[in-house]
Amino acid sequence: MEQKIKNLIIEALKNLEIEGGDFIVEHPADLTKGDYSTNVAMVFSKKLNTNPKDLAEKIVDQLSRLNLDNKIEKISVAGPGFINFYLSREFFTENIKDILNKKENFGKVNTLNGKLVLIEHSSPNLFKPFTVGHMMNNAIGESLVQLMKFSGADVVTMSFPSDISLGVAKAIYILLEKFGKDFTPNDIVVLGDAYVEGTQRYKDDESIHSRVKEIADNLYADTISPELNVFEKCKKLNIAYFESITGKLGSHFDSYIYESEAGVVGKEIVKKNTPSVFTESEGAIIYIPDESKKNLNTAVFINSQGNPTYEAKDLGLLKLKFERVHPDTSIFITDHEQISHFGVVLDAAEKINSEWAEKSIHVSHGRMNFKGQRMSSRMGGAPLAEEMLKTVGEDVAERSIHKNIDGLHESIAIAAIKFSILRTKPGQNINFDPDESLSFEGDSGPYLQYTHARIQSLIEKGKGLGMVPNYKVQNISDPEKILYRFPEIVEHTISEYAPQYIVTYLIETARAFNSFYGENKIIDESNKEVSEHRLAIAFATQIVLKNGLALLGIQAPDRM
RNA sequence: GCCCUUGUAGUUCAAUGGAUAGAACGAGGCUCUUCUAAGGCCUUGAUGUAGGUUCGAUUCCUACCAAGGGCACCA
Repeated sequence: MEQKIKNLIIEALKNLEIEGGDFIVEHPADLTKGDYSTNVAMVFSKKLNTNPKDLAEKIVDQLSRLNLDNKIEKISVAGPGFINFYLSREFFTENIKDILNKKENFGKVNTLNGKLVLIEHSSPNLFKPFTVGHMMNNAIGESLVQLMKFSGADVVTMSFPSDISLGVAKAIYILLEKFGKDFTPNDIVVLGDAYVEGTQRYKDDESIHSRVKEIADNLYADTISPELNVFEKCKKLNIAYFESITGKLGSHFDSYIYESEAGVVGKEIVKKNTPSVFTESEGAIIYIPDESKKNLNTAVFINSQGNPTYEAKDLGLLKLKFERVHPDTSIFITDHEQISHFGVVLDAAEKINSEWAEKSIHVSHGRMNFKGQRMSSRMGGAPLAEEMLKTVGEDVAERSIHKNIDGLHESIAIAAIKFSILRTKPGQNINFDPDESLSFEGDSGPYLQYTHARIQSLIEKGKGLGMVPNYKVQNISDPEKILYRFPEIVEHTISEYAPQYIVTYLIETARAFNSFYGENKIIDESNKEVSEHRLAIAFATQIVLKNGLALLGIQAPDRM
């Protein structure tokens, strides 16, 4: 439609013998100002030295002589010289029918048909619990997974757990000391405690340093030993825990690459490309970016002890990703503290295999700052994801009038949390106060779910009265003016990797429907025709809400 | 010191260079003997400072102020 209007304008300009210059066609912010709007008259008025309003009138005059199709109802000039287009009954009729027809497929854009997209997200530290920080990463990652699928891409999901580190060696030391070599862990909390205790002990007691180092070496080298045995069991438990919690959040991972694997590969790459790409310096191997790249800094890839740093590990990860999956696009999600780190890694990667850098996309997110006192981690850091789900779930249960069937309460809690993460621009920090900012009212996940459930109730009531959604009456309602925009919102969201646009759009959609609901009786038993028409609008709204929520990784319950 | 982000109502967030800067929470007032009141309707209130580019700036540029983050062997 947008293109159609553009073409009409170009034709009108041609008739006025005006050429060149850019103008845009967009949706006006206000629904009363039409469905599409263009700034063409303002752009050209200076050049032609005329009043923008007069020029707009001339263009409208030309447009009205053209062969407009029946999708455009009227064209008018408003404000400082905007030309507003109002779409017709025919357009909206066709559109609602299209939505009802396509159902769960409405909004699919096919812009990435045939492409293979790899998405790495929610990467955990084994031995450390899954915190709300990970939930933030997960919410964005999972949303991108759904968006990419919706755009026609084949998606492979991956997580990159950090498995071996000095910290882990410290934890293993504690576990061996406390429980002996036959220790079999069955609770993730024990591991987290050992991690904390190990860190403290290592700080306080220098006499254990050599033993901890030995443990680390044995783990890295895969040497058969009590520590390797305990470690393997812990790793297995950690992955099970990780999959259980991310599963609750709606995520599935096709594969893992462990930090230890990536380290080995990364070290090889760096060595192979020294001195062509990397430089030896003070016993370490470093990368010095080009002078012109001011925002990049020198980084150590292999330290003076000969071990790969995170930089080398990420380089190894890149190689493994592209060798194993061969993606057309590789997306990875981290918090924004790692922006400059990846700037350097990708700059170096480009010189080794340009594909790695060109096809990689780094999506970053902010951090959650906690204000409230209600939840706090025993480790002094961020609260645990499970704790958050539990607390919020209790709040939901308290106010819910429905029983907790099929995980309803949990799905509402997840909606509230994910919504508050995804509503902001990516990269923004989120100030999170569970008591205040986690809302079930107003702009919130539950508000969207509630609107969906409310429509379900309408549809069921209609069914009982023998009414089915059937679109035919003449006035154009506000929800209709918004519903048809869903596919273009999806496209925009995908091109920017910013789920936030979906959030804003869904809120607008739900609000338009709820106002419509407040002003009109949807089901009027005395007037079947009007009822069925309104049911059609309700049903179309429900479809858009459901599809949109799915793109946010949020369930759309039928009842709440 | 250098580099990157970010400064919008009391608070939390919006706004592909456009029209009267939108919401939500909070506060106040209405609204269920009629479809789910986690709803709807009304009132209240904001672009850090100073310049510049532009027909038009929250958006782009410069400086300053403020907050957060990153800058060689942590991840």
